Amino acid sequence: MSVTINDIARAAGVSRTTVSRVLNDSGYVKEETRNNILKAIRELNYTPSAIARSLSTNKTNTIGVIVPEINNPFFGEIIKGIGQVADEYNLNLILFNTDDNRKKELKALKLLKEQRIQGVIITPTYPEDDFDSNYLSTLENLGIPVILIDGHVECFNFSGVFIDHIKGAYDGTNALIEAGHKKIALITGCMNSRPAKDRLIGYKKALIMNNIPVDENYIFYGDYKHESAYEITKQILEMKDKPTAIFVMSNMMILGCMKAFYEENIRVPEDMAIIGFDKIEALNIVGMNISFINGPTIEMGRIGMKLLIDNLENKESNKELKRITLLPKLVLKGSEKLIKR
Amino acid sequence: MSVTINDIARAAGVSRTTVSRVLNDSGYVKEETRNNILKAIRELNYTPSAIARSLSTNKTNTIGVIVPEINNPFFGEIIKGIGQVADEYNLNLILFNTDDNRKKELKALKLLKEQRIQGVIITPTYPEDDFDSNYLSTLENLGIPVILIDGHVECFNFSGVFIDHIKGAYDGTNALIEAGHKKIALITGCMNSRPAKDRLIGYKKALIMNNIPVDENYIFYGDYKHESAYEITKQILEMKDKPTAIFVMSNMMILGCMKAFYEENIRVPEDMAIIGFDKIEALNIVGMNISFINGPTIEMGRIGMKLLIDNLENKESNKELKRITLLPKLVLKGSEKLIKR
DNA sequence: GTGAAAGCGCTAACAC
DNA sequence: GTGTTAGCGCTTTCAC
Repeated sequence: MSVTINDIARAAGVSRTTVSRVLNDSGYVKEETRNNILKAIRELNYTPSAIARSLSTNKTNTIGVIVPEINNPFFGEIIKGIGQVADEYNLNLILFNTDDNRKKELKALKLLKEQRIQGVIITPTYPEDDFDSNYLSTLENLGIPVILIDGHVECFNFSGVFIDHIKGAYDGTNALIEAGHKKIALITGCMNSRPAKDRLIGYKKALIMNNIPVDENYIFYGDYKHESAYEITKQILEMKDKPTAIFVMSNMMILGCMKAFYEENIRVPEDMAIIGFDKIEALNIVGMNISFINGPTIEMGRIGMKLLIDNLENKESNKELKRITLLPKLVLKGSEKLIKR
Repeated sequence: MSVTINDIARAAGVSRTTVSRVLNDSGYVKEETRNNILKAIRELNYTPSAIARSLSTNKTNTIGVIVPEINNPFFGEIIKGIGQVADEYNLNLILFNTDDNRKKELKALKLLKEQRIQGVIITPTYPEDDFDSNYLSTLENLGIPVILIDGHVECFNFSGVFIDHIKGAYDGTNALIEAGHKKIALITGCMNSRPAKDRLIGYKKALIMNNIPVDENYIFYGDYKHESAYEITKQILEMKDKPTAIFVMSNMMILGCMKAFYEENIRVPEDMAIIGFDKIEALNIVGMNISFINGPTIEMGRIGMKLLIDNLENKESNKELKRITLLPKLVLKGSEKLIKR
């Protein structure tokens, strides 16, 4: 079918060993021979088969990437970061999008293992229930290096890049407090997920450190989706003892809040201050004064990929766990306006 | 290193052929033998090597996907659509993100060819200059089925899914005209790209059909980026004979316009109507009344993937070009407000 | 400097 | 029903 190394060898009048040598720049080859071979390669439009090479060398130079929501730029940026580093090291990326579906995640892992990839970078989706041991054991029995990126998974057995969600939520809530707010509502993400749990801790911590009692009436349980945030926000706006600020646990949910605000003609932050987790590029560019706490997404991808490469290069020696925690940045937009009164 | 088909054969006391038979469900195997083999597979935690299989069958069940901007949800959704169909057919996706860089695109094609993928789906970036024959010949000499998705490439030799940009721009402009607007500015995308050219045609056509002279002073040349749109919009807002509406050629550029509007306290569409190409999910959810013309992104991905599968299945017979053109949808938000006066 | 030969893990005739 | 054998396209000793 397609042209092989043997065709080149024949065309150049050498053995395939020699062709292999010039392909891989290994061992000495006479200048003239090399030129003949290169000429044949050009003329026959030959491209070596990575498949055959992989089988022979037992290395695929391919890594697997699993994300829950490819159309969310948050993950798009993570992949972008991963891709940048992969490009430097000439690694290929096999991508799986799971639509937040654990079943698909497991299928992806299986397919990746068949592909004999060198390692997996995964941003796990949140579990349907708290108990998720089946998934974890699959991950552990994979026999392939696994790097977690900011996962929702409660597990300390894997290396990975994480965000300090406690600190992030603390900083965000604190900024509202410093601006004079005392009645600060919280809209959580799906409480099965680690980030949501941590952010709740950070929120409470900030209140407590500032001697503001935690009022359960101000804590609303969402699910990371904008629809729930919209409903909750409308609810909030009808409270008798309305909060003056809202802390929201995800970028999608900010949109839900904004929608409710927009409908009710609430100005941000004059009528209601808001801080959310993860930026929304669009609102940002447009210039809306939405403050946010932002994990460095592209950087997370880059670091994750570097962790994996480290792991691959240091064969047996350097396999110990490396968990890197990044501090999210608090970005105050029109911060003077965060002031309550 | 890892466990192979031979290990299973030995453990089950059969030949590897028989193991292969149960793996692929081909040929008859005695129930008892089959069970022994399955047991061995389970106990040894065996996963067959797709690499070896690929080499042997000359099929990789992998397709390449090349996009220019993975962190743009527009492409994220295309990939999502591709992935949905790929999942149904158990195909793997090797992904390359090119950052709008033709060099990287070419490198990606080379690497994909090495991987002996079955086909490529590519959303080409726009060319740096009009003459782009080198790129096209690379694509043609690839020897692998290529499917274009809404590319910026001026080429009719490839199958693909496309948007009727002329019709889209015509409809959008027309909607503004029907709302009473006569002075309609246009902010173009990069004019090297096919969509920009087509959209310009559609815009002009709508004006002409309505007996509105095309005024070159109202045509501004952008580059798809929000920064340029911002500058241009500020310029527009200072014109003596200001337009009453703006037609914008990309979602990113809408953001630039909105930013300028926001700064100048221009209300949409009361002070200035705007219609853009491609939706912005965020603004949409928030409920801003930004009308847009929208190609069905996920659907494009799905159709592109199906085209490719068609192509792969119908060996030599059905290889003729299939170019599917989808009509973009005009989505009028708060359409009554589009009315000029 | 170059080639012969074995082998990577699997599939696919073909034989029994 | 099951095994033998010959590859798939490459790399890698080990000779020469």
